[in-house]
Amino acid sequence: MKTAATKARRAKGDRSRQTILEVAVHLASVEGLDGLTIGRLAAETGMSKSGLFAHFGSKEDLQLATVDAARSIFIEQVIRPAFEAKKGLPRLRRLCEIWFDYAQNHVFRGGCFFAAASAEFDSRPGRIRDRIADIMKEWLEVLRWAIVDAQEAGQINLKVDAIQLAFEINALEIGANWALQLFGDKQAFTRARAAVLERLRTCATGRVSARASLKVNRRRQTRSTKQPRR
Amino acid sequence: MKTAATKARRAKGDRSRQTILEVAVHLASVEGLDGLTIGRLAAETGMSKSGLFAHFGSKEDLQLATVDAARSIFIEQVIRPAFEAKKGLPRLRRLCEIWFDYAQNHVFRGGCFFAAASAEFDSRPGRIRDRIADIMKEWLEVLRWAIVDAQEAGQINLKVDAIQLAFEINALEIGANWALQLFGDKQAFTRARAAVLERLRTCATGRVSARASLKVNRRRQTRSTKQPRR
DNA sequence: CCTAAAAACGAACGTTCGTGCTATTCTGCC
DNA sequence: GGCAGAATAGCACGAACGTTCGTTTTTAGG
Repeated sequence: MKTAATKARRAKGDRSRQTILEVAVHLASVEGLDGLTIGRLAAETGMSKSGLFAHFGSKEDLQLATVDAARSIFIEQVIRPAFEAKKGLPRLRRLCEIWFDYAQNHVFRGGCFFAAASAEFDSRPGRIRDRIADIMKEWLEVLRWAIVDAQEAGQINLKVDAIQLAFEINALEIGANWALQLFGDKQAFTRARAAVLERLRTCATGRVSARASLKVNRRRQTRSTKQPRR
Repeated sequence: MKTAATKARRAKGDRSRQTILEVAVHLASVEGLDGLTIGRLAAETGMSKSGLFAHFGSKEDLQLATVDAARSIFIEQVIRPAFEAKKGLPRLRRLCEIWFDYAQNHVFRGGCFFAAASAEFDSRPGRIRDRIADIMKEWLEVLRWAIVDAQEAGQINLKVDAIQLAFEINALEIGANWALQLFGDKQAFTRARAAVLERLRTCATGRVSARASLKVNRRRQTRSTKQPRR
């Protein structure tokens, strides 16, 4: 009946919800998913607490929706552009490059959303923690598949343990994000990029040139709001 | 006058303070430094809120004291035993080994205290964040000096950038802690240990045997309270 | 043993949090 | 253009937070 119409003309509520979540995601990346307070979020969006609250029904559901919204942004900003590259080593390299761009250019104001969220919830069992863990597993799987593809294409040595390599790449990424957030150390990204490149060299079958995919992500900055550098 | 006496016979207040901080450190490693609530801490120690509060004067001071207490434990459990090893490569290796033991055996209930704390406060300027950042810099410096010593002893190639290597080691450690806390993935530690070992092999001048310092830290478990495995 | 100081307590304050109601305003379809 | 239903606002609640204050208990030196 009205399902088609409802889907076509997006109700106002859906638009509000989306607006709220956009703000929520950035707020949460700075203050944490718990520091993300309904009152604060209402003030930031110009809504009333109760009006905003009605969209979600509970704080936990708001947090869950925020995590999912962050996931969508991550997919849009990192996964999708990286998947434009050819399967195998090129895609793996671009996944890394774009991830570093993503973390360094503050796609989320407080650095990598999921690095922050997983640290916050890693000792608190529940739906939120599970969702975050699932998303991180997705990411590790994306890395792993890129590696396996590269192996099948003969670009990476078959002896390499894909899970091991994915773990190491992810650790360097998280380490870089950690150093940037805690110290404001931008060099950490240079170091992490170099470490990943070097690591790929040790297990690649052919040459791995240094600057192969750097020019790629020169589309617009992802956020319009200029960040005045902390 | 009474200074000597006061110093010798430790007043009861100091003992209480220490007891409180011991509990606080473990609570904070699980719930976060903000989740560390005065009421909860009072309940856990069997004190009254106000009685406990008087020891610190403000929540921020309690948090700072907790961070310092965690630092002392870290020094006692990681730095000091590692410094029993010979300067240079042996000490560097033992620093890594013992760190992995420290994180894996839950010296703090919620995994590495400082990994959790730095993620929590990295976007919140203030005294606490500064203190945590200083402590992490201390740790990176300890690693760096161990590397430099190893270079001066001719055990590590002089071309190696000590800061870079320290960064990579730290990233792998944090990555392992992250995977253990979020997924309960114990294998992550095997992977991180292997990665560190392999990384050391690439820059060492001589052989780097696999099991050199594993038998070392077979002193008692550091916490008496058995952790039922999450 | 006595006593001054130190330590711990109990109750309360002012805020802020998440959440539940009820009323009001707005939207989009006939 | 009116009307059902969705969206939002207003208000109040109970709980938990950090903090204060006056009182009571405990401690340790003379």
